[in-house]
Amino acid sequence: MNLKQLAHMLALSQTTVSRALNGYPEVNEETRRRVMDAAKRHGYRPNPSARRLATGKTGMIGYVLPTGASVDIDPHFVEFLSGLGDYARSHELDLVLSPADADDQETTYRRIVANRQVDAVYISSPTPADRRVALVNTLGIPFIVHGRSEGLDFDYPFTDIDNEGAFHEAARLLIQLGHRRLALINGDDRETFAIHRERGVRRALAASGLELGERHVCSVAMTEENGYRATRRLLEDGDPPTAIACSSLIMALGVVRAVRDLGLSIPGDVSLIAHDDVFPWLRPENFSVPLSTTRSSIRLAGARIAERLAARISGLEEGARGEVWPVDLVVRGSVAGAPA
Amino acid sequence: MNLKQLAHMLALSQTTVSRALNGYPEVNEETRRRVMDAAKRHGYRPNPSARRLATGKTGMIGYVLPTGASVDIDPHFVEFLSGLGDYARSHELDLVLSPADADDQETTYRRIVANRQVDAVYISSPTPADRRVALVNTLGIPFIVHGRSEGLDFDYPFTDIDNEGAFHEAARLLIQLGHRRLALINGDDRETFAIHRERGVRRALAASGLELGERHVCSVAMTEENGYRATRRLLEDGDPPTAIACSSLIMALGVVRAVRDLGLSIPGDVSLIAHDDVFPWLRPENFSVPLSTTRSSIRLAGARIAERLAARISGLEEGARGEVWPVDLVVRGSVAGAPA
DNA sequence: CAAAAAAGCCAAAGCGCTTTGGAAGACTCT
DNA sequence: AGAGTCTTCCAAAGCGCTTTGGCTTTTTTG
Repeated sequence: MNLKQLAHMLALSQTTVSRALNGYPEVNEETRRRVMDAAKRHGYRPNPSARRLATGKTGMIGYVLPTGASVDIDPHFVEFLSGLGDYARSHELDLVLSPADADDQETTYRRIVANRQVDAVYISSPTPADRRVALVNTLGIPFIVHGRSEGLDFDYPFTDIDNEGAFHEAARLLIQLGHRRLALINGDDRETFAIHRERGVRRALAASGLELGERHVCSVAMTEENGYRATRRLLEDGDPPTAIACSSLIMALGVVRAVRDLGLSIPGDVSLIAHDDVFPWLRPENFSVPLSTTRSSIRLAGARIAERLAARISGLEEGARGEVWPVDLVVRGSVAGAPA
Repeated sequence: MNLKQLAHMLALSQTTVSRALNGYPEVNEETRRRVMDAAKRHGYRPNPSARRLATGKTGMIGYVLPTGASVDIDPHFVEFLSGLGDYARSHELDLVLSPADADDQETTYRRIVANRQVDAVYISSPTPADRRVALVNTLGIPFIVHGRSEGLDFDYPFTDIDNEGAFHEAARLLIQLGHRRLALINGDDRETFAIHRERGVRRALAASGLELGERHVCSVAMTEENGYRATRRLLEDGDPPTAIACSSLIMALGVVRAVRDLGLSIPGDVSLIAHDDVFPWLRPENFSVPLSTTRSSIRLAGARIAERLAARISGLEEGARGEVWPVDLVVRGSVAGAPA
């Protein structure tokens, strides 16, 4: 059932039927009702390919997925996706993932924009002066950045959490508890979020005349194993920290294992605070010692970004507003006063 | 730069240019070369929307993503995606995720097929007599099932791993080590994979005249917390098992925590084997006691399914061949002889 | 060497929608 | 009543590609 048939059946022109269906004003309300009714009754759905060709609108949002044998997609991604999908569903938006060589995403961005394959894109895990953001900005497709870049010479719309504030608070708490030697087990410090977190910790330390020792900060891919290794290195060192801030729950698993392997305890020998993106399958309160966390649902962020993308597509949102969400600090059993 | 312009520039008809580009035989080889060359030089890329409208081919594969506030997308999904993306990239295939109400996926399947939004779809986590498989089969769109359904009255193409064989082997090993009371902490037993795993364990037990006690099998969502709870329940029971088979590494984290909380040890008091889908961020050899696993890379499965989908789209693969991959049993420190 | 076959190309008709530029009729004013 | 203004609808022109059917020109064949 296509427009032509429907129009013929109603003894109307395609123009009128199309307009009635798309809510244009120049059509009699009763006619519109008739059309709507017939469309529903016959299950008419406009062919998206045709509509795309005519309008350029696709009803899809895009994401360039970096791939490659040595590239691991972050497990955070799936939670983010849950949120995004949740919103997208209610608006009949689909998401298209365009796999790209991790070292050459530019080609793919250019392709999806040139081909008008999607109405908008989002960018995640931005780095300082992120080239993708610059590219997408000049290409002129609506977009939202999940996270922030820094050092770009233009503004852009983003939704981020207050990573600096979160880790500042976490560090401040530890300092108040008497800790003097903090360590930070961070994610890849080429990404802005990690830079912000380190900044937060440093700022809290500086406020008390303390520093983050050079060997007390490390930046690695967020796996259990890396958490373990980093912790061993920190604690077997000459000047071990009494408190650790950690950028992910998954790494925290490794931290806990390392502490135990060394015959130490949490929080007796070392306090621990980790960032929690709120995975349904791994919860900080269920660690052997319930974990204190800085908490922010990445799923909610996904939904919010879908919402903003939809708004930009339909022209409801414009400009370059960045929004920064506060992060909860949730204190549980894994922090205590510094050992004597 | 569109076809018309390119044709005009070459003083050829659109027909000829189109045919030259798409490899049709009725065009002189030298002409073809000229066209190809000019196309490349001017960066001509056919507009996909137009091509879609004319041919019905989209260059995309589809996946219906169940969403909803209470629906968690499996973290396995992201690993699968890595593999899929890896292959798709090299073939300029995009993946479109269509979010759907988890309780009504049928509407979405019908929509993407009726609208010809994708060239093929894949289905994951099938259940026995899976309605999605039946639906997609009658709708007549090319598809591959990741996993298997059972009890359908037609054949269909799938790629699955030998879940029954894997858990049969695992259980057999435990039995050989003298264990008599095995327990199975399984995934949701509405899904075929879980059913197959249970079947494998039961078959191994039966071969030695043993049984899987009713209270020694549980089927839950694969979270850390559920692994913990199940283990506590099992071990605090009157008739505790001496060995546990577990359907996921994430649950195994909970198992390990529970065993420790009870003051017991692995493998001294209880042996443990878990299934490992090969996540880069959580590896069985890095558990406090290195974990024995049944191992199968879900990422490889993703790549394989992309490959088969591509083959079906281009007509290279037909029929309903199902393939079943063997699973490795990797023995590490978490298994030992049954306690006296 | 003429007839038949093959090769190489083209014009034009879709694919199914949106949108431009009117046109016909109904209403409002003076 | 005639001029102007809405309201409501339509015919037709795209959007950029593929593909059908046919027309030349060249090659093959008996």
